[in-house]
Amino acid sequence: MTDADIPVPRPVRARFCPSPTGTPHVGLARTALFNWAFARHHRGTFVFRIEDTDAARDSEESYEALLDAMTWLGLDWDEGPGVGGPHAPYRQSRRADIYRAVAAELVAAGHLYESYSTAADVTSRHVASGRDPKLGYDNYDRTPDPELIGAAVEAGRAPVLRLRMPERDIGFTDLVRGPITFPAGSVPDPVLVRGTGEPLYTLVNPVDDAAMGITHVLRGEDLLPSTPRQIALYEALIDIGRAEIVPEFGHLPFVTGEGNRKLSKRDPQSNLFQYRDDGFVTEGMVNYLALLGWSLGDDRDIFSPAELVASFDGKRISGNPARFDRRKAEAINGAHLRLLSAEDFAARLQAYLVMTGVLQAGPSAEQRELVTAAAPLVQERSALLSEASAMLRFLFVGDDGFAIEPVAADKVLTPAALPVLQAAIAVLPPAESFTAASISAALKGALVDELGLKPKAAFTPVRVAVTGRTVSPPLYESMELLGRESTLLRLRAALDRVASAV
RNA sequence: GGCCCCGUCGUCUAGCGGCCUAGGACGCCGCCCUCUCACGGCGGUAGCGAGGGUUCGAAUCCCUUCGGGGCUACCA
Repeated sequence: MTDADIPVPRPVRARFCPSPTGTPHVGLARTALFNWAFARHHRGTFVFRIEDTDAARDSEESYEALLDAMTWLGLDWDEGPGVGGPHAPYRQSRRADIYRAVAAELVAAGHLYESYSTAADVTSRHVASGRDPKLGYDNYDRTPDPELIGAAVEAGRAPVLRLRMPERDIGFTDLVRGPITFPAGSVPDPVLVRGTGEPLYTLVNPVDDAAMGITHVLRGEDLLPSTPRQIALYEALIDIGRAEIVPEFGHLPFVTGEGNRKLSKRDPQSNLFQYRDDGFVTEGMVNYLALLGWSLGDDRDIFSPAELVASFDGKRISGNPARFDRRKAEAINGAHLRLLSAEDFAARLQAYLVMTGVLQAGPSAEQRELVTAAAPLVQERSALLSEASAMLRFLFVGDDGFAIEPVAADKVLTPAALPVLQAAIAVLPPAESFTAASISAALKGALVDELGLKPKAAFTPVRVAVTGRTVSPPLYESMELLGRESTLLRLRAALDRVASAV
């Protein structure tokens, strides 16, 4: 056995290469996450590349959004925008020279050829031969047709460059689906360079993956049919010394919405940032995203990003399309909220309150203390930070901004609430002993013992009067945090309201 | 039309020939806990698309069929 016989595993180099069009969606985030987790699991390199070769659709705004999304999800990259790397630049719009050079070499080596046929030419040839006009390109220009060329030149039309596909079956072993073979002749020669000389995705994606030494490509299932032409290109690149290997491919199942349709970018459910706005935390989002086509294996589906990395070897990726289930996503997020330490939860809640404008940016020390004191009251009862925020809002709005939710008022602040509120006001403990314990004792004594009310009938009007909602954090603690003055004010306001309605 | 992928509870999945009278999670339904809502606990509901094989034995292997989805651009 010689040295050459000993397989030397190549260090993993995985990448995520979105194009900056529109708002990042959950399917995109899932792809980024899988590649990141795969690279991290194998202690490899995670490359982040921006595929902005379509000037008409790309925007700087969505480029920024991409970085924002990656940062929020905690997906750090070793090479790419902001951090640079040995294969910089990592934005394709700045790599035009490379593509031009590679294309020229490919032409010189005979792998690319000039194609003058227009789409209309192709269709008419299919029709003339009695073939299905929906068939793709017919590889007609592999042998130059002087007549066609002459006509094109006369019209001032420049040829596109096409890749000559090999005349054989092209197969590969998909990381998630196993062996896949495409019959010879089923993939027409693809266009790699526009008539204008601009390179297309079909060229730049493999060229950059090769240049950057990418070893594993995890991408959406929609790209599965384009794999044979990419493999053919890789082989051509290897031939001219521009690539060393053909990477391994793994095609991730679609993320679907209602019905079985692939989640479209237009679907509001697909907007990644919507989840951040709705109060998902990174851990919850990452956990749920990971479940879209992957599982831990044992009967457990709550895990941390670190646990994901520890287990994500790529072998457990499912080939089935996964429907995005908002309810389950929320349940998982709730589990992560409860897993947070009290301090951590308070910090995230505070950030969320600021982000949504409940608290002003740079809250006062007093407000921060209030958040810290109130956070434990809602940590276990929220699936989303937005729920926690809604329950705690009454503490931060001030008495001026405070308002009882109309539905709650209509349902609870009825004439029956009159004696309840009166009694509550009458027995409210003095300021110096305004604690949850004393409030509890006082209210129970006055409402349950004296008035003989059931706890639910006794406390609901008080709850609505003080917090503005039928759903709130524990009542006595809520009142204590609110303080006697505000509590009294709100109880009286509710009482007036009920009295005037009678 | 051509090529390709997929098919286990409503949803996401475990399962890779006997451990399966199919396990977990979300949802849903009860009960308990309880000042609301939650959390937590206990119990329940519900599935191998169909038909043929192979085998002592199939959710697991093979074939067929049906169903769902994707690709088929000088977009990515």
